[in-house]
Amino acid sequence: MSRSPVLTEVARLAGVSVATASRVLTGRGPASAASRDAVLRAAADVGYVPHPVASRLARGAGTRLLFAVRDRRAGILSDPFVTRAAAAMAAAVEPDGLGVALRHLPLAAAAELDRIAADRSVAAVVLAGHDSLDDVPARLRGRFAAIGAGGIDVDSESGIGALLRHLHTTGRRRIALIGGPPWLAAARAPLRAYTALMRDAGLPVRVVTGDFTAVRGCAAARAVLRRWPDTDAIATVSDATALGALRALAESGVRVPHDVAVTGFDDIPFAASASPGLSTATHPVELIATAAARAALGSAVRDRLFPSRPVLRATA
Amino acid sequence: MSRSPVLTEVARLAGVSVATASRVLTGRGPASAASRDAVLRAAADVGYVPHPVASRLARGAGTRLLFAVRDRRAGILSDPFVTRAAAAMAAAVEPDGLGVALRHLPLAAAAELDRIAADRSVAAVVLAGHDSLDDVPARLRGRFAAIGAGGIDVDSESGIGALLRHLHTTGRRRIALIGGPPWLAAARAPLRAYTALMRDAGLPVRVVTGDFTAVRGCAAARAVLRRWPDTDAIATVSDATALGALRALAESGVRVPHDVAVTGFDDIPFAASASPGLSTATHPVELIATAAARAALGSAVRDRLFPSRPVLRATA
DNA sequence: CTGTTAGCGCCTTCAT
DNA sequence: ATGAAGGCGCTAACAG
Repeated sequence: MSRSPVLTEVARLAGVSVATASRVLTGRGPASAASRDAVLRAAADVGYVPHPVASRLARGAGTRLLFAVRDRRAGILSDPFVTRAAAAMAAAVEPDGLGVALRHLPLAAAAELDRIAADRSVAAVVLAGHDSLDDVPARLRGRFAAIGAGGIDVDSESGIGALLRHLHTTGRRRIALIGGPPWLAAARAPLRAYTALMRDAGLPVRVVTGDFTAVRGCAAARAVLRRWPDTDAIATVSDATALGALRALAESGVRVPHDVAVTGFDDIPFAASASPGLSTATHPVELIATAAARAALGSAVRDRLFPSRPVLRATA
Repeated sequence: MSRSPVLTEVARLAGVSVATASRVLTGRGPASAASRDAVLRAAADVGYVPHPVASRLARGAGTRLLFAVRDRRAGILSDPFVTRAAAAMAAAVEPDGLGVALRHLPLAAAAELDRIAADRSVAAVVLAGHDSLDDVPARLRGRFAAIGAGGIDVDSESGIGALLRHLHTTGRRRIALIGGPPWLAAARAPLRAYTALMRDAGLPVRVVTGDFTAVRGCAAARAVLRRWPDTDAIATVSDATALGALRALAESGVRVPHDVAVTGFDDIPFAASASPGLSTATHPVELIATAAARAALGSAVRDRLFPSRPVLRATA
């Protein structure tokens, strides 16, 4: 039960100085093939495991990745997307000896960001919900990444696009959309994609507005059936909406997907276990979070836009 | 843009030694009122912020809380409860300058735990999914906590109990239960609670088995209506099951909650936005995770069992 | 109660 | 390419 070995022991065993051992083990700095070999062997022999805390202290680097989520409500930290992202980052940084800290930032809190930047224990910061990156302190330069508009983001248009095309290729020709509240920026992209696609395909545009809840989805679907009884597909911009629509269709005796196909958006956990299984689009939140974590920590990240993929189950 | 002040500066400004300054600022060790005062003032003046990394290195303590989840599948790290817990811990340790790392542990991986215990960057460990704590290394003594059976856990019986009592006090007398697979340990507690309560109240016991999915819930609800047409309430052990049951009831023209009340279990996000809103029981995952984090990090934790609370929406 | 003195384990100039 | 030496910022004996 002896103390785990430290660099000094490895160096002594390898017959080199700690400096050389450090250079070899960290990879930064020159080293002859001979000493590299000796050090590596010695390290393996004694089962050397570097001490990230000491290393980072010496380098003046922090030991945690701060995930700062800007939102009106502090409850945002329980949001499924936030928790998924936070967990993914916590798993991603684990091998590096780092950890993730989660924090809520009120809408107007530029000062908070300053204080965060001054916290020497913070290795890097991942920002979410910051639609403007103007107030990011200069001290954070090179050690932060943003998730969302302007940063690493999900290409949601690819998701609804694929879903819509799927409906079209499976023969649907009268496709209605239950959109989001028109004043919401996030709701406009899907709407744009829908109208563009319908126009290109020479199909009628049938839009009613929803609000991301099942209750509204239910009412909206009823409205669709009333105004356009020949509708053969209903696309939505949220799984809850779609699930609500399914309920309305069931109540009206409309068979899904036989008479009307339905698609959701987001792939919430319940979408898979729902009955019938909801066809929807899934967002690679884990990939995005991991990419953001890596980017913030300084790795070069090639993809900044991650496609949302359709996942076809029973309703379309 | 000068470097943030360090302890030495505070000490010099306060006219004391760094040791005294340290003692005052950390609270451990004696200090005269005079020097305490001087140090505090100096610290405030220069805007001193302690450097957790240096502090922990000097103390030989790690800088991250490791959340190790034992399960057959690595995908468990995306499980909603795991992500919620991880995020809650990440928020809980944030003020202490720590971070959370997340890691999956295969079923038989005692060696992994050993390696974790040897990782000097790990301040403490929170274990989940470990039904036996026998193979927890001695080196982890005093710096780990377990979530789940035997550790900090949710008192789920209180949740179904409260739900069942609610059904009873609102006049339901023929209450059926859609349970879980009988061979699952987790499914037995709710079943026990149900049968005990029914017996005590002199009500009939009506149990069919489900499997936590909506599809099964749907079929099970149909079975209930067939076998016991006068049933006036259906309790379940998962929201998905309840949601499936709702669908079956809707298809059969049964009004909810007028004719039959329905309760779920878990309070998944969709339960709130479902239509009608699902009455269910919510588990204080965030509280549990926070308590586990604190316990692992050495704080005395008074509660080890957290009650699951009923949340009444439209279906009961 | 307080200051002095060693570290914690590693990295990084600076000479050589 | 390599070694010696001096930190990184703080804590913990140990004397006083």
